[in-house]
Amino acid sequence: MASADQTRKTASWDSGKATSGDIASRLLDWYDVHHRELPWRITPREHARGARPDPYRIWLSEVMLQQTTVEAVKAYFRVFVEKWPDVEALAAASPEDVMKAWAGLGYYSRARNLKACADLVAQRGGRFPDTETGLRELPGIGAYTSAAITAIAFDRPAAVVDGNVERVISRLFSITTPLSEAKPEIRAHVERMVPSKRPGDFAQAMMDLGATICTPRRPRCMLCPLREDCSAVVSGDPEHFPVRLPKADKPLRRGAAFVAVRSDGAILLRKRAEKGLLGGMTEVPTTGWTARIDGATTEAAAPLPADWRHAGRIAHIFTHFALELEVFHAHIKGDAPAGHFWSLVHEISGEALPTVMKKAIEVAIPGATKKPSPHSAKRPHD
DNA sequence: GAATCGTGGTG
DNA sequence: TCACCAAGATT
Repeated sequence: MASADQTRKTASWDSGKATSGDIASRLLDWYDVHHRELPWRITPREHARGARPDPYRIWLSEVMLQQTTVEAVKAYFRVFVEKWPDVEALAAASPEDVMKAWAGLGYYSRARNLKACADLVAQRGGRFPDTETGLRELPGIGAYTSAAITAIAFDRPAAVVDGNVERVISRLFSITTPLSEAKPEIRAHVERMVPSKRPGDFAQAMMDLGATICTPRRPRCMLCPLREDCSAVVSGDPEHFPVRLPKADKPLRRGAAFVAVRSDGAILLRKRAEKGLLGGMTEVPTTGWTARIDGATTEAAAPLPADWRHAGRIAHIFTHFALELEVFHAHIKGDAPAGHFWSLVHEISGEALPTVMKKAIEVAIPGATKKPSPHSAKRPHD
């Protein structure tokens, strides 16, 4: 590699400013070797041989990946494509089954919008639009996702700007303007860099670089294909970018949750309102969650009379507040109250229970929300 | 434009 | 441990 030719290239970078095309070219060369292999992707080699990604899988993965880590998404993605291999299958599913499959992944409005989007696309013949403006009109698809699908699924030029790209660009140009305010400037840089050839691989390469090299903390600049172009590397402080405004601290809210158990082990559940926090998901009965410390955290606020016993306390962090729930436990006889239903022991793990609700149930009944393992009978300690 | 909306990984 | 924050969209 240390050839005379390589030396000349280096000299040309030093003698003049690298063009956007240089940067894109370097990034694509790096991507050909160092790209991540992900369940929804085809490799650059497959792409070069004429293979094309499935827009359904790209759309599904992009919605799941909104504000969510790749590692968290992988298992959910595999379950979804197994259950619903194409957009028609997802459109044919019930909203309840979709929410159950999404449970635990968070930001549940995404699942409701996912289902609404699948219904629309299926109605229109099962094909996703191949332009940003067309995609942008669909529920759950905003500026980022419409650009990502356009570039990745259809290999059409689009400025794909996510958190990774914001970080990479803000370091490349040492942008000191705080994020949010700097977004138009960042977008302008990306629009200039998008190549007419392989725009989809360019978008994925930017994100792979941000995820594996240009990481939020301790970036691996020594391995970066753009280190010669990077202003923050020169100044020695890449970790200081992007600049963010301080975020408001989270208030603490408190409340109580009630785990009512029938003689056969069934648990009393109810469905939350369609909109708002944990919208459309299933829960155990709870009090309101308030900032005050008052009677709402005691069994006096129980939804039905019973011999409630204090089982413990859980803490859970949401995006904009912290929650402490006192958990009460009782054995109940009779029918489910209006708006409630009993979930049988073998059904509980499959309910649309958010993580905070599983935590509450686990305090009262350890193991109740765990999926039965095929090995559990033989190896009870697993 | 600011608030709202989950969860798990990570350094 | 705990603060940070991730392939954002919606209202």
